[in-house]
This record gives sequence, structure tokens and C-alpha cells, in this order.
Amino acid sequence: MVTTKNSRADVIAAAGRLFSQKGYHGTSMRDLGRELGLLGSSLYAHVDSKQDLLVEVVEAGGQLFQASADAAIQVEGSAEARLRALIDGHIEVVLENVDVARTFLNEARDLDHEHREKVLKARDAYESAFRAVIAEGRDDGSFRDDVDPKTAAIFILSILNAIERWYRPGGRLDRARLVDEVTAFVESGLT
Amino acid sequence: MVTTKNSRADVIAAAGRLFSQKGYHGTSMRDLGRELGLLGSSLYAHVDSKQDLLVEVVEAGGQLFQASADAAIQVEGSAEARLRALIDGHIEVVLENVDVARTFLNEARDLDHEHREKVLKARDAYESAFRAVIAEGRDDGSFRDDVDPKTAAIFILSILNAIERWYRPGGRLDRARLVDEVTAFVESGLT
DNA sequence: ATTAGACAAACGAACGTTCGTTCGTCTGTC
DNA sequence: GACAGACGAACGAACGTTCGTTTGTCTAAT
Repeated sequence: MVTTKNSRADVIAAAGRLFSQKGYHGTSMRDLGRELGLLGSSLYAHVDSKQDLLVEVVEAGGQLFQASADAAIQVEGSAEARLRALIDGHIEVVLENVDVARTFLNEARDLDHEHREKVLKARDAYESAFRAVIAEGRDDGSFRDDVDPKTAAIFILSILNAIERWYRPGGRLDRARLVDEVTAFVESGLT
Repeated sequence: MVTTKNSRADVIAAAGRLFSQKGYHGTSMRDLGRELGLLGSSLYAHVDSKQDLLVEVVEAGGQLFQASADAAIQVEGSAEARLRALIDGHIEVVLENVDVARTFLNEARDLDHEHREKVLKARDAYESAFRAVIAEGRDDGSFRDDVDPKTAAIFILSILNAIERWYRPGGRLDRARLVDEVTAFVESGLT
């Protein structure tokens, strides 16, 4: 036996890969079948619908980010240390789950209303971890006192969310240096 | 006569609107016809193909950004002043041409190879204006001397390109304050 | 002033293809 | 012999696009 059987998880993983590369509407069920060495129709033994696949991938992305934030805000020490943990965690999630992260960030538009709302709430919850740490650092004097946590959180997440658009592993920056560069830029933007 | 005739420019403008909202593959020629009060087939009196429309919208976006950068780098005074002009110009382009800018930033993936390459070159040329100004400011001592222009340019453009994702006119930030906030964050990140 | 002709804009039917999805059947494994 | 995985034919709908035709407007010749 050369090939293993495909599981539901395999299908979802392949969907994440294709959705992130060609977009939801740019990916057909037959494309996805080909990716797994199957016919498009065979996928329906594993999932109910194409939309289902998008939901699965996007929710997986949301959970990865939230888990990362939950761990980061429990870091002991200064607000600065927690902010660094948030940045580090975000970059880890993005670099180790590019496809899922990309789909979460760029393809949520094609979710049905209900799930799209859920993603918006999840993103706001995630962003609020950044806002809270920034506010904390501002109030205890580590950051400038005219820092607006809302705006600063958006700017930091803008930098983090864009990484998937330009970062290439094996390029001039390895992951550790990437984290350093982002942290340095952000922290000097806050102090 | 109640309605004016539709011109090629009207079709392209409507395409920009729909592409930016629903994506290229998420927009059908019949959708686009409906937007203009036409049948899908009638659009072919104005354009050769759907791909043509994407090319037109994306190239328009590229020209807007390049024109803005060309003007900004001619500003007299410090490198800091030119950087501020670049930021100001970028935000102006985005806010006054949301649909075109969005399509330029997010839908270039669906261009044919030739035009996609062209867009990548255009983006690099635009980014190089930022790199040059940052390098200038670092060399004359206005910015920190350990600033890496490549990375800094990417971070700044990450912030600028994300604006379209969250900024809502009429919200808590008007355009002038948005420019101030970005400039302040970026400049303190560089100094 | 009237008319004929040219022209662009839009229609609406139709094309071949692809889409997401269903279903009955077959194959291999526990 | 139960059961999951995959097949392959088929479905109706939607896709991008073509084409012959109709409509309305502007211009030039009468």
C-alpha cells in the first residue's frame, strides 16, 4: 500500500492550502480533489459542502490565534514582556500555519453571514488582548502616555498580518530576527 | 431622458467597486451588468473580456500610487518631510479611491502572468521610494543609524495598506488625524 | 426642414464549459 | 458482512462569451 487513506483532516488541510493560494471562489471542488488524488465528488464522503470547508479552515485559524493570545497574556513581568509574547506568538502562528492563517485573514469575506460575524467577534477579541497590554504599559509609564491603545493595536496588527504577504522562509530574515525587527520597531513606536 | 449612457469608464469603475467588495472570482459579468442596469452580455460592447476589466482597474491603481510617490519625493526639505508626504499621499489615494486601491492590493493574484509581473514591479518601484527616503534620513542622522530601510519600508507600507481594511470615514478618526497618528507612530519607530 | 445612413449601446437567445452537488455502485479492510 | 473511501455518471445552475438584432441619437445630404 503506497498511499494512506484520506481523512477529513487531510481534506481540510488541502482546502486551506488551495484557498490561501487561489482564494475560495478561485478553488473548485475538482481542484481540491486533484490536490488529494481524488475526484471532486469523492470529497463529499468527508464534508457536507464547500462552504463547510471554508468554515473549518477559518475557525481553525481563529483558534490558533486565540490560543496564542491566551498564552501570551499570562506571561509574568512587564506589559512590554507580554506585548513581546503576543508578537512572538502571532508570528509563530503565521509562519507555522501559513495556509490556515492566510485563509483566516483573507477569505472570511466569503463566509455566510453567521460565521462571518463570528470571525469578526473573534478578531476583535484577539485585538483586545493587544489593546489591553498597550493600555497597561501606558498606564504604568512604560509607554508614552499619549498612546492610543486602539490605534496602536491596529498598527501593530497591520504589521503582523502583512507578514504572510512578503515573508519568505530562507530569505534574508530568519524567524528570530523577524521577531526582533518587529518588536524593536513597535516598541520604539510606543515609547 | 432619465439615464445617461454608460461609457467604458463607467464599466471599469463599477468593476472596481464589485471586485473590491466580492473579489474577482466572486463577481460575475451578470453581477456587473446588474450594477449598471444592463445585461451581462451588453458589457462586451465596452470591453473585450472580464480579465480586461481587472487589468484596467489594477493598472489604474498602480498609476495612482506611483503618481503620488513621484510628487512626494520632490518635496523640498528634510527626508522626514518627504516621508510624511509619502504617507500623506498614500492615505489620500486610498481614501479617495477605495475600490481601485483595494482591487490593486488584493486582487492582483488573479491577473494573468504578464500583468501580475508588471504589478509586482510597480509595487517594488513604489516601495523603493519609501526605502530611499528612509535611507536618506538614516544617513543624515534624522533617523536611528541601525534602521534597515528595507524592513522599515515594509512595516510602514503594512500599516498604510491595511487602512482600507478597518478605516471607516465618519468614524472616530478623520483623515487628518489618521495621517497624524500614522506619521507619529512611524517616526517614533524610526528615531 | 426632412430624411437616409452610420454608429454606439443594449438586448436576449444561445453556445460550450464549469460549477457544486447527488447518487448508485464498487473495492478493499477490519 | 459491515462499513468507509472512492468512483463515475449525472443533475441543474451558473459561468464567460458570441451573435444577430433592435434601439436611439447624431450627421450629412437632400
